[in-house]
Amino acid sequence: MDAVQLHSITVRLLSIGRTAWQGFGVTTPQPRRIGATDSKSRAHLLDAAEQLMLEEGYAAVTSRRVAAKAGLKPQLVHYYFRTMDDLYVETFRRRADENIERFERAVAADGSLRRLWQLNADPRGAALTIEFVALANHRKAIRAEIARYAERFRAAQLDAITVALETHGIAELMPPIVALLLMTGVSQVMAIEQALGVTAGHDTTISYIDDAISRLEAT
Amino acid sequence: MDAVQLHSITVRLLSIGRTAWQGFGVTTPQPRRIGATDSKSRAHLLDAAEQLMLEEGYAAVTSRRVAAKAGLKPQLVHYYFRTMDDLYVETFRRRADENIERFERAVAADGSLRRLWQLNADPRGAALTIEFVALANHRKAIRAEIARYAERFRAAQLDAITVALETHGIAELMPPIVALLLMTGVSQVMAIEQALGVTAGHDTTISYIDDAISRLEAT
DNA sequence: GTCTATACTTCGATAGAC
DNA sequence: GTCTATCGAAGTATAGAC
Repeated sequence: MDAVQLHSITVRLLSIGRTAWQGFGVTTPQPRRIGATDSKSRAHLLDAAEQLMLEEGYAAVTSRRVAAKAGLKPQLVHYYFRTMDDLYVETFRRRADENIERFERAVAADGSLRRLWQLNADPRGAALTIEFVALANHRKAIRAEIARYAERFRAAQLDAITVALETHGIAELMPPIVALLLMTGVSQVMAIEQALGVTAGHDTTISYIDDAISRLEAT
Repeated sequence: MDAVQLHSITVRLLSIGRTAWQGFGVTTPQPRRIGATDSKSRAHLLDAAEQLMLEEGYAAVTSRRVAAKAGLKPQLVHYYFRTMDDLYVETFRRRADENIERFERAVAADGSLRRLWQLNADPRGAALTIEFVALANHRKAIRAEIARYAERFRAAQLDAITVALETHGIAELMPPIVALLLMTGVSQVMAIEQALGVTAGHDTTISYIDDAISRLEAT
């Protein structure tokens, strides 16, 4: 049994019907008209969705609330996005693309190990990540999108850390992928705990890693 | 502005009213009767809630769906749990208590570093954790409960890893809390990625950590 | 102590007016 | 190309019958 959010059951049934119908060779491709991608209202809806997701979690990202935050009518959400899943995916994709570009620009300017750690340790966006991962747990359209992004980002990070470790001649002491997973993991766990208000040991850990990087960079 | 899920607004307003009313010295404590804690139906509802949370995420844990899964009427959810938040908290607490007990039993039987890593690396329950953390992002009753649990569990883990590291005389090489956060982090990140279907580098990382533990234990 | 009848709110989505 | 009127289903929660 597929994991399906209640609200979407109707939609999915209708989608199945539509697919079958299209299968009969009818040319009309769109069962419903969708607004232009460069519309200003559309952009406002995406902004509102992201803000709402961040402030109140994915369950608060409903057509009505998104529209209210954007100062628009609820029906407009369905004009610009066929389903709520489409809205979620677009919201994620926009931010994801920007993240990867920012990361690559930052690394191009300074690819040091310390800089990579700083970029990784930034807890901004951790809440957003959690919401999307939770959403991905039961919406396969989101999961596919996040997986694609995770792989792209991971590849970019791996390239950067490989160069950084080879610079200090320690790439064979610890494989770059291991260093990356350790770094990512510890950042993530601290970000989550910080959101919960549990921060015991965080300072000690950050100091330890800073010192370790200093020693490596002195090599 | 507090982060409040839409569905709860009515409840919260009513709660405020009730508090004020009780403030006038009326003795009747319960505004509504609540079912017995040892009821069989109540246990079934908790089971259904946990299963639903795991399979389809917290947004699927609604009174109607929980009841349907338990083979009961939706109104019974509100008979045994005053609000949905109460149901979430109880669902979490039951599992959390069990987790801590299991951890302490396991460590009592074998407190080796390898065993601690194994216990930590177990990805079972990672999905459940993510859902609850996401839920905690915007429901303060849940956040408080999870934070309390996180601190308890962290303390138990810290005790165990401190003993393990001191056994090998390496507690001053790397502070136990640092080792713990690194271990927890890398496990968590791999669990999340596994759920997404992104597993590049996981085997390498696991081998690396296994080898490192072997070297330490040979000391 | 256990459960049902019912109220009221919000949901996603479509059809069709401008 | 843009937006509104409206539908049917699902959401939380209470009051009161057994």
